[in-house]
Amino acid sequence: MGITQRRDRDRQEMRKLIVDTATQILVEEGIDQVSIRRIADRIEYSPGTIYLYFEDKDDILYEAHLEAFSAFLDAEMTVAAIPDPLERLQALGRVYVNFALSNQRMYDLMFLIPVPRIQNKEKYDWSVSIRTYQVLRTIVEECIAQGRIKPNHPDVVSMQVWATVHGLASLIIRQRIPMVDKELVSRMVDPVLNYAFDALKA
Amino acid sequence: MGITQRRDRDRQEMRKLIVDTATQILVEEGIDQVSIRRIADRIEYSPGTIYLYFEDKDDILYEAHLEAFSAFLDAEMTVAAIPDPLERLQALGRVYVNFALSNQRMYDLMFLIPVPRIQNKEKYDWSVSIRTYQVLRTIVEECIAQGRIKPNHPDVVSMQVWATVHGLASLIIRQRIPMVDKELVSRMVDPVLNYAFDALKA
DNA sequence: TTCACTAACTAAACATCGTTCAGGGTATGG
DNA sequence: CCATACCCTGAACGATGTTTAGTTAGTGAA
Repeated sequence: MGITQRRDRDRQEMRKLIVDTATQILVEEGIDQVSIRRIADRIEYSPGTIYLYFEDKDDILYEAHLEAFSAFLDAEMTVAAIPDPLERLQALGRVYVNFALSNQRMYDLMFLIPVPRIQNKEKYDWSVSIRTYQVLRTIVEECIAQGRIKPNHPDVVSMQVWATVHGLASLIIRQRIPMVDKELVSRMVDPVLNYAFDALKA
Repeated sequence: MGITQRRDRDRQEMRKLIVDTATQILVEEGIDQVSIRRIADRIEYSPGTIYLYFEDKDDILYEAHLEAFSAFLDAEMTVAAIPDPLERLQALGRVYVNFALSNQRMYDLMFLIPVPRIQNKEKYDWSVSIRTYQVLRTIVEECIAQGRIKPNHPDVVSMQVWATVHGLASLIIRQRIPMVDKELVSRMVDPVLNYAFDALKA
């Protein structure tokens, strides 16, 4: 009976190999360079083989996007040790933008393209995105409870903070900020975040 | 000599027909349904013909994205009549999010996908994007001059406002807001904008 | 009118993509 | 030793963007 278990293990390893290879190509060359055939080439299997392990390409990207969220969750956790909630909130904002700008291709997969399998309400697992949002929301709640920021429904405040950091990161990644050169744009990040968080203070 | 002029006119009309058809397919069925062959089908020409009028597909999308910016500029202008600069700023924010959510496929082309031809620094014309940004920046300057909002470099404030509205719109369009159903999400828009603008007040 | 020239257009082809499928191995278990 | 799973491949299908050889039609001069 060890055999079916080994088969299961082999199967999981193969799935991981495929997802990791897809992620590798994604990070190195961008999302539109990720193709079934290129993944197959790298792992030295035929394209058809991949379909023995995944329904379709979307399925692979979905798995990759879950891993990306997991890595992002780790990044979020680095602020947990900061005692002051307002400082923690600001740190989270910086960590967010920093993650997005340091892992632009990953952030692309997570937030900029239509997320894989999102149409499939049955199959899409919201738990990771909920967990990342909860990190933010919990800090916001603490800030409100301690009267450190202007009070409002915690979801409203959380959305406002999230919109700001996501908006900033995505405008930069998509190069939608006019005139100023890249150097100048990245020098704007800190002042904008400072201004945004200052405004929230009670 | 009227002939070369007629040829020029015909050429421009054909270009417009192609761009309009592309835009039509984009709005009706989304950006990944826009293909050279489908445009050719609709206007009843062969695919090859399109290449007599445009370098490549990117060129067509680039032209369509310029038109989208022009429409967006018109929407922005509707707030010009509001006398109070702070009210005007808030109205602009609402117009922005409203435009994005009412024209999601257009907004996709303008801000969510990698903008066509953006790599080609030579060929990319920044003037429309600069103009749209200037509308925001001018209002922000006036607000600062009148001491209506917390003072800072006008570009910093403008970026913060822009990031908020763009972030909010793009998170909604990309369905990245967890748990809450669509109905609930759209009910969050106004409170979030109100909270964000309240925070800016001096 | 006739001839050459130019511009507009098409059909077919190429490479690439996601995906499917018939067939060939290979290990497993009786 | 054989049958039954399973793993894998190569070729194929339809779709994509793009290029090109070749046809058609309008223009301007002889």
